[in-house]
Amino acid sequence: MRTKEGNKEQEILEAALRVFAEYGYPNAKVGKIAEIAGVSTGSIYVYYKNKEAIFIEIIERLWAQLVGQLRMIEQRTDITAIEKFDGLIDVLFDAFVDKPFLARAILNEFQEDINITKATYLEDYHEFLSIGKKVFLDGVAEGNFNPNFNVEVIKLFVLGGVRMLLHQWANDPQDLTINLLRQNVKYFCRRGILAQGR
Amino acid sequence: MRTKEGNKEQEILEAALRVFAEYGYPNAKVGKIAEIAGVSTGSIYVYYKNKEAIFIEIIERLWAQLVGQLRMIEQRTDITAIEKFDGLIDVLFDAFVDKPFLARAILNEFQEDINITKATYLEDYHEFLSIGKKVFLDGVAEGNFNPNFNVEVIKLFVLGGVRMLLHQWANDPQDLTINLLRQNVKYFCRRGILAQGR
Amino acid sequence: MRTKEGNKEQEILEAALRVFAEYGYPNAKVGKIAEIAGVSTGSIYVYYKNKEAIFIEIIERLWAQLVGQLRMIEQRTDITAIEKFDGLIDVLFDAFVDKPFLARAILNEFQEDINITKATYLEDYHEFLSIGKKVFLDGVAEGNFNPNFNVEVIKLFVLGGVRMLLHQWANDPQDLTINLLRQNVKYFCRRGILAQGR
Amino acid sequence: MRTKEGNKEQEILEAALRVFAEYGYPNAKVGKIAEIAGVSTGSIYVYYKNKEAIFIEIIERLWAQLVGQLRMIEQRTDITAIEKFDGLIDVLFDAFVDKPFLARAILNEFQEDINITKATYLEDYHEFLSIGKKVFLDGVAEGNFNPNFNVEVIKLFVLGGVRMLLHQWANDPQDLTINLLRQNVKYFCRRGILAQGR
DNA sequence: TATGAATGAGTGTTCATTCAT
DNA sequence: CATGAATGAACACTCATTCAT
Repeated sequence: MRTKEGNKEQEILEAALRVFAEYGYPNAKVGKIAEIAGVSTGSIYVYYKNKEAIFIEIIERLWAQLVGQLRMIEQRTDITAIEKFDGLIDVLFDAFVDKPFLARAILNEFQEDINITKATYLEDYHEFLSIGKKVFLDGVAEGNFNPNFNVEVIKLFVLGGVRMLLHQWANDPQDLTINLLRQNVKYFCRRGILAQGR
Repeated sequence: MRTKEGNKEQEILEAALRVFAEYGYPNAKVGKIAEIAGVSTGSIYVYYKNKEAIFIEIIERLWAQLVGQLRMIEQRTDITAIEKFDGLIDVLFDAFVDKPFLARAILNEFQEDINITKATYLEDYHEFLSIGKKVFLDGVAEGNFNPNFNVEVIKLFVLGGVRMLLHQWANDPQDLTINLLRQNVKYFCRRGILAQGR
Repeated sequence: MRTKEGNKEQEILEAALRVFAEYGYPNAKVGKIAEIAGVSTGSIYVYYKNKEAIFIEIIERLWAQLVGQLRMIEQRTDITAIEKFDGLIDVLFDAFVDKPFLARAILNEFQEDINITKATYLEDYHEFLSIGKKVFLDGVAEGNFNPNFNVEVIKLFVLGGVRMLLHQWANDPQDLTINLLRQNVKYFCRRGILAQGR
Repeated sequence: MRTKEGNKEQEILEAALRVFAEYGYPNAKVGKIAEIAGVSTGSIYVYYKNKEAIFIEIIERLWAQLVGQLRMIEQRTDITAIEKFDGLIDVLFDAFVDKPFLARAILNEFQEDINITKATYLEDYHEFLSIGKKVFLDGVAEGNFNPNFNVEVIKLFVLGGVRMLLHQWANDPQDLTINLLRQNVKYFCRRGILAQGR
């Protein structure tokens, strides 16, 4: 038989990522994904139920990876919550440094085209947010973080801010380096906008 | 401002807003917009070149309105940059308080379906950002804002954070009140995440 | 506006009948129906929900017509059940005399492709059978028909026989004239296969 | 008879029969047949040229069997044509008594999906009809059958009637027993619908 | 202006068949 | 012989847009 070469599934995924990123989910043609993956149209459906399943797989893998990384940071005992928070920011940025395609795809995650009810991919997303929340609360317990914030609000705000920056950067990476973004975000989150002493 | 402000044109716009918000741009049917506007399908094309033009018109009007409001705040001489910054946050939130539809539509603004090259709607969007930047720089000049930030980064970060919160709130407004969001954002931007005195 | 010319619906139906008859339901291409109807593919869907709906419409109309004709015959008081039975046979044959296409289409009525649960078209079909049954029972009451038959069996047998003949004739009408078929069927049903006196 | 009567070939045939019967020819998936036969998809094509060939093989075998049975009856010299005719009816019914699947498959024999020009399976079918015709003509010669019929018509009529009954019974075998059908058909064919003495 | 019937290009998905192993 | 992964042609249906009235 023609043996499953074992990397077609992965190649389809990578091709899909590029196509989703370039055209957006609704305009991403399955045939285009197949072409880029170097595979026939029909083969796509050997590995994935349908277009949506590919998209969901991509998102799931991303969040699973991010959750894994963040969890390692959160469990360390040798650093403060402040440093863990920095780590969280780094995890987000690192995920996209050399994958602007992924950044663009993920930014459209909530597109209405995906039947969100089917998506289990939110699990890891929520887990990520949950760990982030824990880091913050630890910081409050340590006395390092301001206890007056609503954690839900802050975590969404920070996530949204990072997303926006990555989006912009993915579209036009020229003048803003990832590290500049990263540093500014970390510092802003720590000290706010005010001048020291104010 | 458009030359003709007839009833139908406005009703089409409002209907479109609802349909875009409910189904997302790609799944919004022109026929559905016509139905809700109480107009025939063909009439849509009397007033707008195509579906995309309607979308762009909506976005343009939104940003035009926001720019107008922000400009008024920025030109005041009786308040500090800190207060102007708070005003900027308020402008963003106020625009969506009773229009979650609009929030959802605008949040998908960057969907790939829109041929961004055609879109002139970015003008007011960039103008908005530009004024925001000016507020920040004034704050720096006043000595109130930390001069070490890259303004481009901060403005995108804040805008992205606000968007994310509004998105979440639009989808599920139950437990997070707009004012809670607003207060947390303002305070976070001012003081950062750290406890006072740290 | 481009006015609905009022006969497109009918033309689609007639085209569909020909295409169904020629290729069978599963191989009947919607595009082909449109082509023959002198209409665009999309127009098909202006008038009918989908391919199946067209098929069902055809069947429904046929049986509705047959039921109407049979009902008139059945209600007459000036003829015996024997003559009514002859009329039933005639109704069946007449329906197809100049429409061999229809005969072929109807003969595939029970194809598995049609979701029979959705089909209300069976109503008139069953009504037809029901009236046929009544004619038979009247004949029994009159003393003209043999009371020992199971009516259900006979009605299906006769219908199936007529179908088969029409099918054959539709495929190859050359040597068997409709009237020959008709006479033989009537006579066979009346007297059976046996020689008189046996 | 085929040269190779291996296990797999037979199992494929039986599986195909079930799948054709359950889903109808067009919706019968080759993969499903393979699955039920306990064979790989590819193996199907080792034994049969394609899907159609399997179908044709099934039909051919059926008619071959029926012809064999009918021929034996026809050649007997100890019974009259009337009894041979009864035997013909029995042969048809017996073929399906415990194989409603086969009944349903055969009933769709004429589906347009099968390229009839290719089908040699009509040979035995026509042979069957031919023998039936001979039985009838013998009956006429004996003086037992009514000579005024067109044999072609009668044979098709009877065959069609039996088919219809079997079809109905295959779909819903509950209330009509095979033997009831059989008796009614035989009696109807002999005596017709009229009361005795009329 | 206003209409809405008509259009037809465009695409996700299926599945019979092939063929490298 | 047997496999089953790979193929790609085929098709129903959608819907933004047009245009005759």
